[in-house]
Amino acid sequence: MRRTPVGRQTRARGIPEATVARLPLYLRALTALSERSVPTVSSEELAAAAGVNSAKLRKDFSYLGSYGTRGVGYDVEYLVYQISRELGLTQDWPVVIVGIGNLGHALANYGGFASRGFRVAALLDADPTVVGSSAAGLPVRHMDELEAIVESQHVSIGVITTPPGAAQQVCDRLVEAGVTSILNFAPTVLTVPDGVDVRKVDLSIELQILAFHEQRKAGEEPDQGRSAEESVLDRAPGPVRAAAAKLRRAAGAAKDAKAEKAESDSDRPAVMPA
Amino acid sequence: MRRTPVGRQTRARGIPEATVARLPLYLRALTALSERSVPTVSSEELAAAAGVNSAKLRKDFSYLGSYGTRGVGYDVEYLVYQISRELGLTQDWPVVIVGIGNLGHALANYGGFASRGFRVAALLDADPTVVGSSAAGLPVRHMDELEAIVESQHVSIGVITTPPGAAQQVCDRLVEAGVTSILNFAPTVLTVPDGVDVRKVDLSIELQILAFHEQRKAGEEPDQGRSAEESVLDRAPGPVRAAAAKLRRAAGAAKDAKAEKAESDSDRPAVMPA
DNA sequence: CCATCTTTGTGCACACGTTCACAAACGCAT
DNA sequence: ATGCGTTTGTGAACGTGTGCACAAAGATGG
Repeated sequence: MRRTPVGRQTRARGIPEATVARLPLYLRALTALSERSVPTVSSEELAAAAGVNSAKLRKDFSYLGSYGTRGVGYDVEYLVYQISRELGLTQDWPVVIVGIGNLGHALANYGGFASRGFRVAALLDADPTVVGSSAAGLPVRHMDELEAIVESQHVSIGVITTPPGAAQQVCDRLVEAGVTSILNFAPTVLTVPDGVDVRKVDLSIELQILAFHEQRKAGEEPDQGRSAEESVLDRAPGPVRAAAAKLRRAAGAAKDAKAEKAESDSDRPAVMPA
Repeated sequence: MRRTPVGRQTRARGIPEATVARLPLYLRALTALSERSVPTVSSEELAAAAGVNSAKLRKDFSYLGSYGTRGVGYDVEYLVYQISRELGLTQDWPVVIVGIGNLGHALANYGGFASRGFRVAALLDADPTVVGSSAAGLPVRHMDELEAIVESQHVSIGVITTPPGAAQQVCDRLVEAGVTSILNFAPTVLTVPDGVDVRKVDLSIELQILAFHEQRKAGEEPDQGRSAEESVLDRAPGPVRAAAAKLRRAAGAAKDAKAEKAESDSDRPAVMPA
């Protein structure tokens, strides 16, 4: 009696990615309820606690099976277990953290890991001045030990918190050693072989998205930004644009764009990213 | 000549959210090219550098306007500027970080902020033992100064790196003081009034998603997990389930689920989240 | 000026995700 | 047992995102 694809969905076991991404949210809300010894919860209540729509929550749960009771709601403890199992949190996941700078330190100390079945198997760094020290009660060990640790402790998840320059190299070593899931905090695009999962967390990207919306909110009135010339050019799909593009290139890229901008936008600070 | 909605899309200026989320990726790849003084780049090359599909990239750019030249590609410097402007990075964004623990420290030192127009206006904490210290060359100031700082420096973006218990309270104060965009690292669902944006970064959620896929990869052979009873019940939509649900509740929630599990799953470690 | 080669910009079809709205299922009281 | 109020589970409509594939636009060489 195998739990093989049932044909309902194309993908095996077919839980949508969007649903998987929300399961941890539900789990957190549920464990909070569990700690308060709440026996059952309705989709409406739980959805509110998790910050989502109740219909979405019910549909999400429907992919896992029918764990609710109509007219009553969901059994909190039972649901906690089902979601934990679905996410694979009923087993122990040893994790290595590579790159023990500020962020690596923070992650090593982060309580949310241990409480959800993730165990920090080792902290690794290449810098000899860091290797002796300890963080969160664990010694920082040298990169040379990576392969041995991954193998002996059966580590399948690696966290990269190195500077961007070292990330790909560290990634390669992790994969080579047998790690098949990587959480990347370095602002780099990692390339990995098939079968290896990479998720990235980029702190500055989130801020940039916020800035976009913030600008949208604030920038409805002032005519800041584009000069008259540009506001015409930007959207003009005609042959006019071709000439402009030619001009831009002909004038010698780098300096041109910035200089051109300094003229038209001199009314507000032009903080260009490095 | 205002840059008002052109009617093409429902939303004003209509840049899809998915596109906005990718713009920082493109920007990073482009700045790297810019530093190497590469004058132009094709959608294919840039897409590879950013780790996306080239058609998607071209469609993304098409929302910003027609900045490419057919047969040639995109002018790197010009595109850097256009994306920066679209994201609002051509202006200065003062940011406050609240909660200077490990993570707050890491963020204060994070280079990716300053290089993209984000300026740390202040570090704040409620703990008197932390308030005196300094991080990344900035003094840690007391929460009491929050309102004054936000107002005097025109801070519109706040970063919350407090323990979960304090997050909502801090959030309320930030919003009250005038902050309209919040980046939340605390594992809590924040409720804010309309007009305020919240984005959350949850370190443990990403790991849980990885664990899910990892389990999927590893768990194709062993019949671990569900007991025979459950593998029938989980998917059974019939009237059988009703009786089972009744049993679960009747037997007294909490202990039951775990005990039931301890029997059937005793073959592998059952690390339940707290 | 024409032919050819390259690369963009986008129409179109499809996949995925979200939301609505309601029938079926359940508990409970009578 | 029957009826009533509640809540789940899901079909169906809709919106958003993705990727193909190709015409149009420009560069380049003769």
